[in-house]
Amino acid sequence: MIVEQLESPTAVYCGMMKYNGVPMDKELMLTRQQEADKKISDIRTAIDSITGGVDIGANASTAAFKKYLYTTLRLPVMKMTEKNQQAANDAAMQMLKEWCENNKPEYVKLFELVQDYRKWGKLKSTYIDGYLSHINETTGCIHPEFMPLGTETGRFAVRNPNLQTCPRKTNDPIGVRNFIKASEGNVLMSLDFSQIELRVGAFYCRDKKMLETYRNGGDIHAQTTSVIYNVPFEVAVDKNAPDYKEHRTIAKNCNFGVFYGLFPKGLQQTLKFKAGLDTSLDRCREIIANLKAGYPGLTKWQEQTKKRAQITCYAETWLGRRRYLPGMLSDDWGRHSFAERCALNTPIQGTAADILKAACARIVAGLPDRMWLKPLLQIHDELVFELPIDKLDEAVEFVKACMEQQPYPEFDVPIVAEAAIGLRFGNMTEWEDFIREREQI
DNA sequence: ACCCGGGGCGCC
DNA sequence: TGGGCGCCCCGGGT
Repeated sequence: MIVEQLESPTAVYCGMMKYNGVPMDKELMLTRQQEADKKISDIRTAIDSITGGVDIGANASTAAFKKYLYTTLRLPVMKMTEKNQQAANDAAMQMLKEWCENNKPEYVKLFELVQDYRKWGKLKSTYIDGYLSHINETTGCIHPEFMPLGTETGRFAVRNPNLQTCPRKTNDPIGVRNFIKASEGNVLMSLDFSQIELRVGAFYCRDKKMLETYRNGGDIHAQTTSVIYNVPFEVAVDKNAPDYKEHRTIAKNCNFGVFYGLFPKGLQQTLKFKAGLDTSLDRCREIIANLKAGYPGLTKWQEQTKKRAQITCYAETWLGRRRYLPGMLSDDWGRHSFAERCALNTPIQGTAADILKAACARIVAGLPDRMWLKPLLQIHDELVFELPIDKLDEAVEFVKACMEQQPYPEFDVPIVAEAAIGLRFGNMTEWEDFIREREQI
């Protein structure tokens, strides 16, 4: 198969999603809107009582607020933005908070409030007000625009609104995903590729340990734990082992970053601000070194891939989707390094996207016989549908088969798609649990 | 009434 | 100094 053969059926699939629309619970949204308004105004009052009423705008990103921090309060600038301005993002707030704990404890509360203020502001402006403004009055649905060739790598892009960035439970006190509610008599069904990018990575780099792990239906995060901490696999999967949780968190973060040229400093930052783990730079260096040594195939593939891109000046997915990388010719270290990371990332992210497009093509082919199955969303490694409750078993079987089919003859890593069912997108149950519950009734 | 870049942040 | 997006706000411009 060549990549061009995927595009036409995928475009059809996009049209279906836009036409069907995502059913929204407008009443719930209006309730949450009021709650958010109150929350935001409370936080703002608390902030004003500390700052004396500095203009912080809708998300504490005004010039006046920065001036207040760095000029009025004379706080140290701990972080710069990409364009070399004084940063005031969440990481900066956290560092300022820690600094104030030792130096100006009366301002610690301010940074906690600002972090909260931003979260609620984002929820309201993007996910409540934003989504509300996109509800079609006739259908009661949101009809986002899906662009099958909207990215450099072959992934979809989505806009008006971008429903691919719907907040997850862990980062959402109000349940935005619950705004999406199946219409009367229907359910939502979501099928999710399990670790598709890592599997594609294993396919590319041919690393023995990685391939073996997936072929045995194994736990790649445990395998990585075993590799970076140099402990037997049995210890890595032992939930009672010391530091099990911390080791697994670090292993996960390594797995997500490692194929794309993760640097020790990047790993350190990710662990600090995303996982709340303080890890020294040396420790991160050591972890990455262990990872490279433990997955020798991975390291070799990275070197070969960079070398090839240096000659061809493009990166390519397995089915031949190409991304040109003029940065490979640049003398500028930053530009060249960026092009190298693209050369590592594109085959993996792009091939994973191609695999999902191949699944979309098979689904499109089967839809005329299943007019009750309505595609609603694509979220990179996940497909969401709406369907009548009594068609559930048939639907899971059909879509799962479409997704798990071998994408092209050379692909020799198992592909797993996991199903989840629910009346609301924020409250989905894994298919196995759903069956168990149903049998008990 | 727009446009635009920068910063910031949501998701995979 | 992992990659891929789009949306919101701000501040400056036409």
